Amino acid sequence: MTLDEKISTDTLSKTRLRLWLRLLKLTGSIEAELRRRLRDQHGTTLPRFDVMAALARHPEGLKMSELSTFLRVSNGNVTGVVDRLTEDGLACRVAFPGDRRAQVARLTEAGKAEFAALAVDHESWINDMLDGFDEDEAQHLLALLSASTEGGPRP
Amino acid sequence: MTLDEKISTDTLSKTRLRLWLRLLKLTGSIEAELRRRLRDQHGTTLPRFDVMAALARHPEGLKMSELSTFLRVSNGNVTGVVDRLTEDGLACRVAFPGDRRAQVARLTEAGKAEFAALAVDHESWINDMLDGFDEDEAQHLLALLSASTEGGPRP
DNA sequence: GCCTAAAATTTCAAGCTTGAAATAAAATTC
DNA sequence: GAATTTTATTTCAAGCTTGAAATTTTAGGC
Repeated sequence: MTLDEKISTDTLSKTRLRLWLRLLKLTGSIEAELRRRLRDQHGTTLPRFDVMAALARHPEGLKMSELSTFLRVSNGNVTGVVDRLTEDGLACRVAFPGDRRAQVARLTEAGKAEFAALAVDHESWINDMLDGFDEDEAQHLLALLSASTEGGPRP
Repeated sequence: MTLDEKISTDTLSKTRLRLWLRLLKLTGSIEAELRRRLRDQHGTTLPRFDVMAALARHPEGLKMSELSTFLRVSNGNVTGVVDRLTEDGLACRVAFPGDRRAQVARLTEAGKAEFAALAVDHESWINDMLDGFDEDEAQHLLALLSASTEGGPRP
């Protein structure tokens, strides 16, 4: 590697690090605000919202391990969050035909109604918090973020 | 609001939501991979790394509430993470002159050495995980992300 | 100087999160 | 068919995180 190559690589490395820190700052602050509003206005939490959102997209329900894969969290975490949603009457577990190990988590009618209200607010809040981006900028960012990082980082 | 305005607003709202979900996916997957590598290769955690990084930038140390403000986490959280860093000999608490309530957290020599190694790997990993962005794209993203969202969302 | 309000940190309860162990059930191999 | 391996979920220990209460200390008002 020539000296110019090294300097160039080091510069790019620093730029990517700054980009990463900027991304973290943006998503961190939005996430913190989402958590605050979910707690204050709906008495719920972001992980519960995430689980409900996943189940809302699958009206027939999801197996616990499907849910953990979909949300990219551990099986144990999903067990705990679904436990609490079930205790609150917003979700239920039903048996999976043909496999007594497996269970399907599903939103109840109450859960669907609650999520419908949450989803409206959630979209409105995100729209509000990203109002610095107009349609062109948002589409541009989406294109930049999707083309180069399909599938996220490699382990 | 005319119908065209409404349609336009709804479209922009959906685009911002899609942008948000894309940002979350990207930062979530990078963060998860960082956590995994920090644990496997350094036996540490991301919150500890964050605290060490903050203290590394302030060689004289930071007061506990300064640290919680800097990292945008609660005072209780900072207490716990600094406790564990102190137990591991990587940080220490020293009295703050003139105010017996306050304490200053500071990296020890061992902590500084450990952080030096962590920082090198951290930058290398980020560089690796964002290698889909060349210098132009990274600079462009930085510009887009910084101009429109200075200071993050408003509460 | 005494009293009250504010500040700095820790403690606490509750929720979240991981990764591994435990348990029960299904699949595979022989 | 029995034994072994794999799978699905829960349980567990450890760490993280919040926001409020508790405690100690400082600052300000009278």
